[in-house]
Amino acid sequence: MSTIKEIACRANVSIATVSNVLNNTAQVKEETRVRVQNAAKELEYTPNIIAKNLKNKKTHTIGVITEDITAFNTPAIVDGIDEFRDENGYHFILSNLRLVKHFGHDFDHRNECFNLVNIAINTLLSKQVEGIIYVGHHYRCINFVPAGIPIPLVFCYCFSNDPSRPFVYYDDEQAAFDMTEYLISLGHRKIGVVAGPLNSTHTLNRLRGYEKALYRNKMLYSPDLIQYGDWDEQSGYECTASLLPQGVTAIFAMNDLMAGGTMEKARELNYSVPERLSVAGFDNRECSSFYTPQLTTVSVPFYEIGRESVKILLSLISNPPYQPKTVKFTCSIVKRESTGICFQESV
Amino acid sequence: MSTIKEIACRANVSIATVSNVLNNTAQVKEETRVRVQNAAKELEYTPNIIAKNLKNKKTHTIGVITEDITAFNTPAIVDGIDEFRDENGYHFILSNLRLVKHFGHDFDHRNECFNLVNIAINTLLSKQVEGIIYVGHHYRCINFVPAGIPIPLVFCYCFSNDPSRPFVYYDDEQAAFDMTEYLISLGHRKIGVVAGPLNSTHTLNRLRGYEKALYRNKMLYSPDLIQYGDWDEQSGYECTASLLPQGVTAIFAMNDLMAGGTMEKARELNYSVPERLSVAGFDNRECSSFYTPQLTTVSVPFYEIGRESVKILLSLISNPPYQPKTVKFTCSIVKRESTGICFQESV
DNA sequence: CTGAAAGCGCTAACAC
DNA sequence: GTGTTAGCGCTTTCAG
Repeated sequence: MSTIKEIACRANVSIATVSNVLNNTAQVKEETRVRVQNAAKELEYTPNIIAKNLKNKKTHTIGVITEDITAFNTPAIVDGIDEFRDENGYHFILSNLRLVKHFGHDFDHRNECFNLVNIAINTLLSKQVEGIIYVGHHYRCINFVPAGIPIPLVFCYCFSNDPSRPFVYYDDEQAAFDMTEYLISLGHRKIGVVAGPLNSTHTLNRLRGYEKALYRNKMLYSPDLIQYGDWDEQSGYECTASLLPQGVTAIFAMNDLMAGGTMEKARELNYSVPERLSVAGFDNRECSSFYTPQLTTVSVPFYEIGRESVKILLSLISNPPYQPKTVKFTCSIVKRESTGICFQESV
Repeated sequence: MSTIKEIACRANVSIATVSNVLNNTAQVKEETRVRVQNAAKELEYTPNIIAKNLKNKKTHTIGVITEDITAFNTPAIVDGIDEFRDENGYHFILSNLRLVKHFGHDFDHRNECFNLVNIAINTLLSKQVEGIIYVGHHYRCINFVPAGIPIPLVFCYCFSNDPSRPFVYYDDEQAAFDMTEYLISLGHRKIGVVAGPLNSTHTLNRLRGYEKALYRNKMLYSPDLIQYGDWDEQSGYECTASLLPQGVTAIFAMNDLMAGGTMEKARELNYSVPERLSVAGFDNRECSSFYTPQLTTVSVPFYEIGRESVKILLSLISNPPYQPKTVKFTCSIVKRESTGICFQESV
């Protein structure tokens, strides 16, 4: 790796002139400019960003902490972050906590989390990042991020117990409301729900959306129609077993995996979908379009959530003080084959 | 952000002593050591890795170029890379080319690719990485990586037209051979193939494995039993339409998505799976375990491929000259419900 | 238009 | 044990 010093030597100029040529920071006589550029080319000069950053006391770099890069939502979020930071001339450093690998799926409320995050943040600070985005594995309150971080921090797909921290998320309640209203608009009057576990913020918010849609349409709410699974296909299958005998004509599963379980149970019991049973999922995971019939589901704008997070972060970086700013995205309903008009009287 | 200078000031020592205390690089009197440590704590000192790296002329950092972080294979590979580099005290910088976003799925052989990769590599070199891993979106020869990169470079899930570059991949041929033999062991004598496109290395290698398995078992090879799709579910569906009338009792689809199409067509034509038709896929994508019946498929060790890539890279970094080293992983067959014993005479 | 020199935060000889 | 100093590669006054 050659340096500007070597270029200066070869071109018979001072290092200041080399710097000026390379960065276009001052008028340089055409002839010397060419001489410097040639020397640089001949020496295959690559600038040393490290040195540049040290001198400038500025890295134009943000840190991105992901709880788990293999989570289904995270790559798309990172992609959105990546695009926007690129468009704005920023660099980024990824710090992947691998929380699931470390602690399994029940990784919250743990001291180890605090330690891991603490190390990640300190490393990022050491690398002189100018801001941090914390990307959650799922939407919930993060309470193990240390306070007093001296640079802006935006929570993405999660939020903080510190209300001054901005966060970007999507409207679970609205999405569930929309999906429920859609099912109602198809004529369904008895809509079962395969929910996630009750300790999940997703579950709570989606449930609320479901309830509001019923209320808005003057439909009675029966708690028996809510069955709680654990996000896995098998649990969708089991929940559906208790739902079908109750005479539901539609089932709203809170993720696509459980919706798969619902469809399997329906198939097993000869409830044809969507003729006799409409099924809707959530997340628009890749598999949802490969189910038979293709699954109606909720599409979450991961990519946009990522983009917006950097957007806020960069504005915070260039424009403190840190006013909290929260952005909520709206999901869209992806209508496919698994939902249809209700032809039966509900029992 | 405080510096060692400020600590030195507050603790009434020289910066050298501070450095020595902080890095444990020399004997320091207990009393001064404590004084320095307290000062550091009080000032919330965070070391500046940038400055450290500049001085040390060493970053302990590798660069990871991904063609597309949202590709289904990439997050797991990155996870493997991340774990191993962490275990060995290295840092990493991710450079995501977003090739699919930029150019669509037909992104090979393009000058733009060369430019993009060139920029990515130069940026990584600017950041003084000590080695680079190039993670492919799918397995093939990468011919747009510039030559003459002055640091080690390992190809991961792909290989280079430059034979001196080490690469890590998995044995497509063996996997297809194993799967075919498995189907044969179940009694199948007429095994259709839903292949990928012919210009794909994956297709060619898997086809070869299939052919070898037939040969080894003294079974005739009929080209009519190979139908070429494009990796999408729909194409699996269509290929299967031409396969079933030929009396196949098993179909080996070269990815899980097309296998989904196969199962759909089978369902449509009342070929029950696996009783009347065995179906196998490839990739062990998440969805494969949610199909009904659950799909027998090939599991690719992405995580291990990632780990091995860094392993090679780090050994190259600490131990030049750069002997090429190539590692091939073996896949495993995941036996699920979609394959079973053949009860019929093949037509 | 060009060059000399200071200094970013840190490490590592080398003195004392 | 502790301090002084040079210097990593670069930018940026400030003189000339």
